Amino acid sequence: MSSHLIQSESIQENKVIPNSFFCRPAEEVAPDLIGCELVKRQENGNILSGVIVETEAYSQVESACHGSTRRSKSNETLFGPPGHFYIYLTYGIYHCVNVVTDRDNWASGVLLRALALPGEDERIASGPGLLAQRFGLNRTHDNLPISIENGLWMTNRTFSPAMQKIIRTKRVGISQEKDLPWRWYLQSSRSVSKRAKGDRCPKTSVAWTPSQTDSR
DNA sequence: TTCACGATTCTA
DNA sequence: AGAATCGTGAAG
Repeated sequence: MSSHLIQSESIQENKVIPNSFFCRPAEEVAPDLIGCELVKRQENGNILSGVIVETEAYSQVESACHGSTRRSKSNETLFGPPGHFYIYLTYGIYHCVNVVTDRDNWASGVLLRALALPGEDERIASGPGLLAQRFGLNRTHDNLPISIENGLWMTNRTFSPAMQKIIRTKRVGISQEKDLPWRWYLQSSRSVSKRAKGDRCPKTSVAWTPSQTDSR
C-alpha cells in the first residue's frame, strides 16, 4: 500500500507532459507514451501512479475508431481538443481510458491498455478494463483535461528508449482494420495484457525505434 | 420498444 | 472455446 504513495518526483511540474505533446497524430503519440506515467491524486491525498507499458492508436481515418462514422454523444470527446481523457464503457462492464490526440474536430486518441504499478502485483493494471478499474476511472471522468489541477495527469518517460525494447504490432480485440500495426508495448513488462501477450503473429511484431514513426 | 453487439476478462 | 454482462445505436 505504501508503495503506491507518492514518489515526490512524480508531482514535479517540470516532468508533467505538456498539452503540445498530444497535438500530434495518435500513431505518433501512442509509442511516445510508452514509459510515461499516469498519475492520480486520490480523495485521501495519496498518489496513485503507474508506468504506461501498452498503448494503441485510433484515428478517424480507419474504421476501428469510435469516431470513424457518426459523431454522437458517447464519442463526442474523441472529436474534441487534444489533451483530454476519453473514457467509455465497453461490454457493459469495463471502462477504457483514452487520451485525445491531434486536433479539435478530428477524432483520434490513444487507448491505455496496461500500466506497470510500483511494487506488489503489477499485473493488476493489465488490460484496459482493469487499468480503469484500478484507477477508479469511469464516465464521470470523460472529457476531463489532463492536468495536475484536475488530479489526473501524466509525466514524461523515465527511461531511455535505447535501453528498453518497444515492440510494435497489430491491435487486439477489434473486428475492423485488424492488420494496422498501431499497438506498442514494452517487451520487458510483465504487465502487458494477457490476450495481447499471446502474440500469435510474431512476424508482424517488430522492434520499434523512435525514428520509424510512420503512419500506416 | 426491441435487438444485436462490443477498443474485455476470467474460467474451463 | 465460452460465458458474463449491460449501455448504446439502429431498426421496427
